[in-house]
Amino acid sequence: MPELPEVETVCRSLAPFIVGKRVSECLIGEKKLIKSSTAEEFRKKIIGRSFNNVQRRGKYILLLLDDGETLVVHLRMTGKLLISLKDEPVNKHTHVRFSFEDCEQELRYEDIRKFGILYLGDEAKLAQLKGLVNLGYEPLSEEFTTEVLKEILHSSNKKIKAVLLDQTKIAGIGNIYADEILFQAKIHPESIAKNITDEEVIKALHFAIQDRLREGIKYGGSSIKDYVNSFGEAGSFQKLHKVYAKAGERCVECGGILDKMTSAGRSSTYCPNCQIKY
DNA sequence: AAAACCGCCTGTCGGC
DNA sequence: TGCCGACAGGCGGTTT
Repeated sequence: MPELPEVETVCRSLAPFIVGKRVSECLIGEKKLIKSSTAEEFRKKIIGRSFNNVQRRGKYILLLLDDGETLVVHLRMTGKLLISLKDEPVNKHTHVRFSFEDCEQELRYEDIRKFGILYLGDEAKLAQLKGLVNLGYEPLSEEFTTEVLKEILHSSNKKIKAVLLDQTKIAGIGNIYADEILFQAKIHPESIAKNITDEEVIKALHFAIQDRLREGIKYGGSSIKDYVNSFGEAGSFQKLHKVYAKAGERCVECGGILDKMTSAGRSSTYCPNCQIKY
């Protein structure tokens, strides 16, 4: 499900609730989701800790604790972090529950497909979480300049779609935003990254990356099937999608028919007329 | 080096 | 209505 804008929206909705709360109990129904230790060790470690801060890195949610350790959550495809009343009935996809001192609400981790992960540890422990430590540039940070993007493109023989999805180069872009970004930048998904050398095209791609991600955040993310923020509210950016899941429909720019192909192992929808192959 | 493929899971949708 | 395969916001591992 969630890409950078959705994860950012979850973090923003979660932070005002969770910061300052102290964990009084942690019930783990699906032990395999805990990747840093056994479920019982995880439970013992988290009870008594309180949350100091909420951060996002790529698609990872970082919940900073008062002892210097961090609870890392990755939602993968169908994970959700939900603030629920304690007496709200759980469902069969509720796998982890955190309750807090003096609080009638609890935090639940739900996940239909159970691909998500929860990981608890200090700095040294987090260094073992390869997906997290190997993340590339934050696309909305100051460090991610047009020059940086130019260098990323120049040094890659891969297709541009694969490069955008490569979390070790740029962190947080997934299949929806990759398609929307490439449409906005008028670049064909199978273009070879290093062939994109025109300064104006690189500039357009850099703008499209930041613009689509920022708009995604502005509209609370894209809710295709499962995605909701921690209050259970859907986003609305899916209404503004121009290509994702729209194969066979008309291009909003040229009126041609949008095409679909498998590229870099993922489905890609694009306009064969507007998007140029480099 | 890159890409294809598979596995991890469950649910949904379209075709027959 | 039911069965069956294809496919889905991710990602890590293996094979080609």
